[in-house]
Amino acid sequence: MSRRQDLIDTALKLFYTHGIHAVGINQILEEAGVAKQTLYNHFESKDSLVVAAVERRDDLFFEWLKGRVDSKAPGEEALLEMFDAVDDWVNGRVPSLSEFHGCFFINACGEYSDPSHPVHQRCADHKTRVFKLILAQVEKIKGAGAQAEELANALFMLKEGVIVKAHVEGDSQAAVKARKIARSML
Amino acid sequence: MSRRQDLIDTALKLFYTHGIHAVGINQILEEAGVAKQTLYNHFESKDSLVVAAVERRDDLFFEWLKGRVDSKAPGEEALLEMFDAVDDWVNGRVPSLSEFHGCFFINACGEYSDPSHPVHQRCADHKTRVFKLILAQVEKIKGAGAQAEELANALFMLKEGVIVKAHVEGDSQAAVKARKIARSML
DNA sequence: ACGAGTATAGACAGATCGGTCTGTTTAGGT
DNA sequence: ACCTAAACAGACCGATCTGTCTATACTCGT
Repeated sequence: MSRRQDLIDTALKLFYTHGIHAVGINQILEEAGVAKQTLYNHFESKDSLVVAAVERRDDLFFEWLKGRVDSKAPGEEALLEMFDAVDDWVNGRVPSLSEFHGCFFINACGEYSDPSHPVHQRCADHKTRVFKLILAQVEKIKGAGAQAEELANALFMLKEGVIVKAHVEGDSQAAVKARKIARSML
Repeated sequence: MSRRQDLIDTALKLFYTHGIHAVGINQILEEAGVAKQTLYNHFESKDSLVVAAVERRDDLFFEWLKGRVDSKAPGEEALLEMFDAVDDWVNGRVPSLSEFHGCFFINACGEYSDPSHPVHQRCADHKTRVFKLILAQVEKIKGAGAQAEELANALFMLKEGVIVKAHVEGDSQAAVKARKIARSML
């Protein structure tokens, strides 16, 4: 069980850092210190290792974000904490998420554009989970309804924009700017 | 000159559809109907073809977006037109940009995460150009200043969020939702 | 202490990768 | 009609890719 986890963690780190197609199986094996046959005892193909890595990232990231959001009073404080959390992440203050290289799920969808592909589907599910996390907090303020939905969408897209701007443009202040905007929307 | 352009256009289409590392030189040559040596007469390596493809996409996309924005009255109308344009794009109504597969520059940065890499740098430049396009329109309303900058950032990140949400989650309404939010901010 | 299950190293296969080289054919300008 | 430049097809190179196979060693419950 530990070998399997080593493989997933190593693969995730390499995929996130260099992209998925750019990383070969042999590189993962060497870095993880695991024999090739062991990999194929646990996974039937590279593709299924990729899927496992995406699922691992989903867990890691979502639980981290939820932890941060839940650490504050529900509603406005929790939502602003999300932008503080992202600020920490993009500026390399969250070691458990690895050095920042953008959103792994966005990156993965760039390599698996077909929406019916298992990798893409997992990424979609992840984003939907995060959206619902935001929506739940918005509803603490606005109650359920179309207005809450709209605001949650705004905050979600703003957050995605932060990640993109931070990664592509290298803007370390993106999250701070977005937090200010978010506050004026709440 | 036409062969060179054929190669760039074919490479761009394939890179955008499948990702960059997933597409081999031979696939590009076959699709473009060009001999291998011809490619290496025009480009010194695959990498320089990749750079040329990114630059081509920058031209294509920016000129298209600018054309749409400039087609409306400067200021609010122009900014809302941007979201209409993105709505057309993500829903496949802009053939000149190829079938929608997210933002090529975001995708490329997922594969070239190192900010000093020529590919990443071109992507950063592209995003900065788009930001300035937005900023110029915002300044028609607010005048130059910190407030305009903040609003431009909000609209830029919102737009990035639309693209991500549309691609990863397959949300065809993302741009419509964002337009509504943008209108309430203007 | 022994047998089963799992890990190891590493050779191997077949395909594909980026890139080079050769020799032939085509196209255009004078 | 001829010369030059460019594009052609495709063999070839060494490296790397995913995945298989073999044969050996370790680990652990009974």
